[in-house]
Amino acid sequence: MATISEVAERAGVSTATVSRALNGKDSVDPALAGRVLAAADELGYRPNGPARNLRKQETAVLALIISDVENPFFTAISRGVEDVAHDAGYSVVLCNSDDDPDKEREYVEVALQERVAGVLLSPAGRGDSAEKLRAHDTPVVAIDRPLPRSGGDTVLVDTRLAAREATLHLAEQGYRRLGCLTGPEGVPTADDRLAGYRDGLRAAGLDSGELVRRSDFKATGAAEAAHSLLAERQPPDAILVANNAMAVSVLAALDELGMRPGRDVGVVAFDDAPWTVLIDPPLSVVAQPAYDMGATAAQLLLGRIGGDHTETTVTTLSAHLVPRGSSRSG
Amino acid sequence: MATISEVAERAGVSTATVSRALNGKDSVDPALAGRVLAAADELGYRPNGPARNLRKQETAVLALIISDVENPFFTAISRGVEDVAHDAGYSVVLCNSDDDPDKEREYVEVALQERVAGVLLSPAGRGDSAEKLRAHDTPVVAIDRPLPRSGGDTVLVDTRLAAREATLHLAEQGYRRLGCLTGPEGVPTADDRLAGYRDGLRAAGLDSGELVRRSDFKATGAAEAAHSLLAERQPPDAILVANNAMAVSVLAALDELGMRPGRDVGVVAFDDAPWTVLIDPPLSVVAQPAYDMGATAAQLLLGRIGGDHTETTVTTLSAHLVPRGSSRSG
DNA sequence: AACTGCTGAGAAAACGATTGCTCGCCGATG
DNA sequence: CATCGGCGAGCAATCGTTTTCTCAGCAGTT
Repeated sequence: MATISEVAERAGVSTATVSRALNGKDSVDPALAGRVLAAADELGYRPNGPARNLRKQETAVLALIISDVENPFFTAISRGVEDVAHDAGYSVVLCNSDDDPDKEREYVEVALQERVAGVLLSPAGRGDSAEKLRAHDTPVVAIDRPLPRSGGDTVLVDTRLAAREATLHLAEQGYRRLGCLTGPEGVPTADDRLAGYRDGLRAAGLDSGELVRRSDFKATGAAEAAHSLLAERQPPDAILVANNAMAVSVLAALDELGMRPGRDVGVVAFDDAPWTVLIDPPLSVVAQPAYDMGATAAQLLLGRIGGDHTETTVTTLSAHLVPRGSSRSG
Repeated sequence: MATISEVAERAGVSTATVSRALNGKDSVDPALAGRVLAAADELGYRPNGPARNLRKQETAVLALIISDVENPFFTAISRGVEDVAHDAGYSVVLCNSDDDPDKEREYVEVALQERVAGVLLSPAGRGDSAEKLRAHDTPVVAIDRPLPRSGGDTVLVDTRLAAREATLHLAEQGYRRLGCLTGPEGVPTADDRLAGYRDGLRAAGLDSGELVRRSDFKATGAAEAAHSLLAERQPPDAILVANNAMAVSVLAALDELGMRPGRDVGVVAFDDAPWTVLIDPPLSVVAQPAYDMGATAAQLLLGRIGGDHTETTVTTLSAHLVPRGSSRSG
């Protein structure tokens, strides 16, 4: 692969001039610039990224640390991130933390080491990843979940409010024993949705005892939790499910037990998906603006990278309830 | 951020010794090595990635160029890639080409410029991206789709055979007018599935005329195509759908027309998903080993990066038909 | 004609690591 | 006692850019 000196030699100028010409910097004699461009073209010259990064002390790379790309919610986020990053000439490295604080830490180390321009982080636990990043002057934007300590830029969904709303909706539809299936303790979204569920119960004047189960945010763990919930002596007549993957397990469990969503057990789940309207009855959901979250967070991060030193912000996008058949007892 | 010279100074040794000690190279006096490690630790030293990359003339980064992470099939692939890359100490940059050859080309340029160690490519069209990469000695592994020209390493699914099998299955179930909804012309998987469909028709001794529609591989475009297909003067009594996103549109279209999958129109779709068993009747699918494809391809690529110069290989994983209710007329 | 500004290009110094080469020092051998 | 061999550490070159500094040359002013 051709280097800048080869281009310089071929164009009969110095490397400095080549660099300037290629970067459209300063004023370079148009004739020379033309020669340079031509020479670069003929040699198929591509500047060496690492060299440039070393010299400029910056890279055009963002790290995106999420729990799992296979979760459609994070998939949409990552698409949003990638789109705006790409438009700005940045690349995105994808990191699956699996909600494991150790893996998260490890990825943060890599990000630091590679001197990425910024990090989009969906924090797994109460770790201090974000602080370590900021300690090294790497801009961070938290996404979907707030940072444990300290306030960095954050893009959230008012998930607690949405959970409350969904719970109230179930109550309004006549369900009385409302259960909740949420994610692991310590994961903010899981806890917030649970809190919102409790808000809703209180607002509706209901008290279900503790019809609550936790599992990982995945389908496998949720299956067991769903069965356990439905096997209560006094089982719930409606369930708020904290994400899409778990909803699949809940619906499967109901099916196995010969129970029909809506009629027998009301169901509202977080995260919309194309298939939710295909099932009978269609699944009521809390739709989250995942793509926009990714895009917004990326924009924010690029702003910080660009030297924006204004106060850190917390952007809260709103989720909205999409009531469908699975939460209508009629 | 501390540099190697600061560590060297603090430990009272040369940078060379620090480098060797930190990389566990050669023989360094254990006492010195201890001092170095301690110094590095106290300073929170992380080697500067770009500098190291420049010097070593290599990076620990793979580029993954796929059409769209929001497609669950590619999501699973990317997860497979990321897992094995991570285990090997590599990072993955994610690139969505949207099946646009220009965008693909652009990403290839970036990959070249950043001197990534290798590229996993799901080629969009009949472009020459792979050749350009190989011309610059960047290892490439094609994934899901063969390379237009030239044979580089490739990881495929025997999609044509699977389509044939699915078609025969529909025929066996008693359907007679088999239609096919596939992807854009020129996308190998789309063409292969169509070819497999035709193979199946021939093998079954059926001739449906041309009950074929093409659309992009997305839900929106597929909706129109599905309606058009079902509005034929003599509409199909079964449809082979070439991917998951399009299947959603087909099922939605059937629902709108008051037709029941299986009973009125048999349906088999490519790509399994958690929700396919939740609908009534459950959706028959051709399940593809997407995660394994990603993992396999990444392993292959890492092998090439490691200097494996043996003949290029074509790995064909097999998809398997999962017959469910949507293809039983009974 | 001498001096001042100004423009534009080249020389060379970074950036921060890795690594080939050199060299000092040690004990061992002839 | 002189030399040799080997070990371990440092010096300095190197990777390919960008960018500061310097300087040559030219035009304009007095």
